[in-house]
Formats: sequence, C-alpha cells, structure tokens
Amino acid sequence: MENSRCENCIIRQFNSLRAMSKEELKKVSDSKTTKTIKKGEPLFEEGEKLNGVFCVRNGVSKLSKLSANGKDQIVKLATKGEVIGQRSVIAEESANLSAIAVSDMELCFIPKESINTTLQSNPNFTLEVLRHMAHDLKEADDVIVNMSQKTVKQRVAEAFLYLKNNFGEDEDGFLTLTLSREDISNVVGTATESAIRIISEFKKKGLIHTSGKKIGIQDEKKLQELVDGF
Amino acid sequence: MENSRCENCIIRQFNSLRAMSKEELKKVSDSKTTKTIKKGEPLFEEGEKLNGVFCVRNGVSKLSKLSANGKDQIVKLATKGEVIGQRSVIAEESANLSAIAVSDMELCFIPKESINTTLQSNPNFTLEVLRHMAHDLKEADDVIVNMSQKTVKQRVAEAFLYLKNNFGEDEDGFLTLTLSREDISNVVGTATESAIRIISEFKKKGLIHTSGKKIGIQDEKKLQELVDGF
DNA sequence: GGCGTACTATGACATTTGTCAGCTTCTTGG
DNA sequence: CCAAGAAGCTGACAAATGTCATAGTACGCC
Repeated sequence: MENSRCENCIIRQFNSLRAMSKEELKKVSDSKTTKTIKKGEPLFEEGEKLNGVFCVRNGVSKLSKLSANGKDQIVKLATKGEVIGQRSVIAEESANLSAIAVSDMELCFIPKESINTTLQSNPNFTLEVLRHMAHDLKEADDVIVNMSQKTVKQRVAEAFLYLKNNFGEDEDGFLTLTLSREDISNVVGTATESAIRIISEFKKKGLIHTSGKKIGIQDEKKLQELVDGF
Repeated sequence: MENSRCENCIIRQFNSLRAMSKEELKKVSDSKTTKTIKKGEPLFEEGEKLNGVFCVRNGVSKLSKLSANGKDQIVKLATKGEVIGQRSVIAEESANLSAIAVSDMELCFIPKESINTTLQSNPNFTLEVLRHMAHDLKEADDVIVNMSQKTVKQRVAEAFLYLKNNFGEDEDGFLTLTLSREDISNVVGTATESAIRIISEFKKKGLIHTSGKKIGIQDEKKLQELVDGF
C-alpha cells in the first residue's frame, strides 16, 4: 500500500502518535501491519489479550460490552484517527470491551512493544496519551449521567445529534453513519422495540425522516430542546 | 501538623505520587497545603477552575454532576489515598464534577504547577498517572453498562456490596460509610423513594438490616445473586 | 426472479420506575 | 426541652419501558 509510512500518515495528526519523534515513528512504522476488517467482523473480543493497538484509518468500530441479561451495551464509537485498545495495553489487562466494525474498516495494528517503549522514554508522548484518556474519562462520566438521568426518548434524540456532529450527513441529508436499529438501541441502552417506537414517533412529529435504515435529521432545534428537557 | 511531609506520608503508597523522585516530592511537600473539610462541604464545584489536586488523607468525597432534571448523579466515591481533580488539571479544563465531602475530611492540596512540572519531566510518574486513569476509565465503562442494563434493584444491591468491599464494616456489622438515602439514590441513579422502597424490601427479605441510616449486610450471597440476575 | 433469513415495525400487555401527597421519625439549634 | 426543619417511609397512582407475539419488508444468494 502506498503512502503507508506512519511518518506520512495524516491520520496521525488526530491522535497521540503526533507526539512521537521521527525515530520512534520510524520504528512504529516498521513494526506495524495493515488490516482490513469487513462490516460486522470483530477487531477483538471482550476478555481477549491484546498484543497492540489499532489505529483507525477508515471506517467505524463499536466498542461494546455484553451484560448479564445478554444485551450488548455500546460504550463508544471509534472512527478515523482514533486509537483503539490503548487502555488495555497500558493497564496490561485483557480487553474490557469488544470492538466490532460497523462499517468496512482499514486500520493499522501497532504491536504493544513499540507503544510501551515510547511510553517509558518520551514524556511528551505519555502526556499526550494521558490527555486523550482524560478526555475519554470525562466523556464516560457524562455518559453515566445521561444514562441514569435522561429518558430513553432524550437519549435517542441525543444519539442522532451525536451521529450528525461526529460523522456528518450525506448529500441527501441522511446521517453518514447508518446503524441498525439494534445498534441504536444498544447505544442508547434500551430494548430494540422501544428504540423503533421512538424513531416512529420522531418521524411522525417531523423531527427526522427515514429511508430504509437511513435516518436524516429534519428539525435539529426541536431535537436539541428535547434533549435539554424543553 | 506533624508527619506532614509528603516524603513520610504513607497515603502516597496508594497513588501515583509514589513514582515521584525524592526531590520532586520535596518540592511538592513545600508547596502543598493541608485542608480540613467538614461533612457536607464542597471541595470544589462543577465548572470551577482547579488550581491543583487534592490528595485524600482521611474521609470520603462524592464526585457528582448535576443533570438537567435537577438531580445529582454520583459518579464516584473517593477515599483515603486517592487523588481528586487530576483529570481536570491534566486536561486543563474546568471541573466536570462537583466534589463534596460525605464525611469529615483531611486532605492535602497540591498546586498544579508541581504536578505539571513533574508530568513533563518524569515519564515514570506520567505513566503511573496514566495507569490510574486507565483504571478509572475501565470502571467508568463498567458503570455505564450497569446503569443501562441492570434494574434499579440490582444496582442498589450492587451499591451495598461495593460499600462493603471498599469501605468495610464496623464492629456491629454495619457499613462503615453511612450515606443518606438520597446519596444512595444518587449513586444508583433513581428516585429517593424508589431507593427507600427497595431498602425496605431487602430488609423484609432478610438481605440487610438497618438501624437509623446505618445499613448492615446480612445475606451477601443472595445480594450477589440478585446482582448477577439469579 | 424467487426463497429464506434477518431486520423493521406495531399492538397488547406486564412490569418497573417516577411522582405526589401525607405521615412519621430523627436531629439540631435556641 | 421544645420547636421546626430535614430526612425517612409508605400508599396510590401515572408514566415510562420492557416483553411477547405477529406481521410486514428488505436483501443476499442461488
């Protein structure tokens, strides 16, 4: 694959790898491998030992955890530029979450040795990773509050706005990232039927429009008001 | 206060400060101040700019966030040995959560300059902080799953087991950390009345016993079964 | 082009949880 | 020691959400 040297990779600008030195990047680039993962296939599963991290070049992965009642809860959606699996590698634990592609993906796999060596020697890189993790932690705290204090309807509305802000819309005004109804319900933390019902309601009220699985936002303002509790 | 030099502080063994060098600790110790906070008083409030971090020597603080519906959600309980506020200092953001003492507290305030200097120069320290944050992030992810997939009853049961495992019991078999019913409901993410009702039910079923606000665990096994969904 | 499977949709109903109202019991300050 | 406010408790009811059943729809595969 051309242009596949980390030193030249634009993606890198968006994640902590930008704090690496030229030499460190060179080593990473030599040790990395490129992977293609099809929609629906796993990058890794909960409980698995990770031998490195994944840097997303293209596509989207859901990070989810199976709960006792047999339902998956999607904790995060990771996209272009994000690094997946760093938490487990840093804590030297097996994966707490499963990572499954929700669209075809292209990613680089970086062995943990490259990461660990740099973590121990380059404080700038470590600090950069730390800042990213601090950000993730804040987001996780916010999700906790939303989950426990907002209604399902509010969370569905919020999910749509999130999808628009983070993945954008296509030329026809539909959300670029199309999730199945089940995935939506797993993001929101509710039964699939409940999510579908709310989608129908939003459609009737003119807040969104749909075409097959695709969803488009029609009245962003009202959706936002709903999220904020009027 | 005697024995108040960081170099001699036992508390330090439990948190990332243990990765500091002798000289760094000396500087921290010279710049730190000791504070006493009474039960119910805030360490800081959501949105406030933090000029440093708090190292807990004694007592417990709740970290919570106010949601749009006017209810507090308690995201974490921090106790002896834990460092509060590091996320905000590292991300250079204002506090995302409020910290309020749930028992009388004794803590050290460490100005952010001491922290930031060490973060930039001592990779061991940075890595140690990173590991702690990775652990917090995992816990937060687990809370998200619990919040969205478990019933209120399961979460209440889990909260009691958590309180026992993390704060212990007194000689009479009551949980050492006594929370108000409202705080319990804010941990669990439910209405106060719902929490009270479930406490009554657990009492009737012989899972717990109470005396005033104090709660004691009677049948840990059954509580655990409840959490796991029978 | 049609068949089968998986996804979407909707109704009916059960269960869980929240809200409001009123009462009781602590706790605290004067 | 008493008064008053806060916290705990309970019932009745409403609202939100989950579950089960069933039917329609899309889509890949042969």
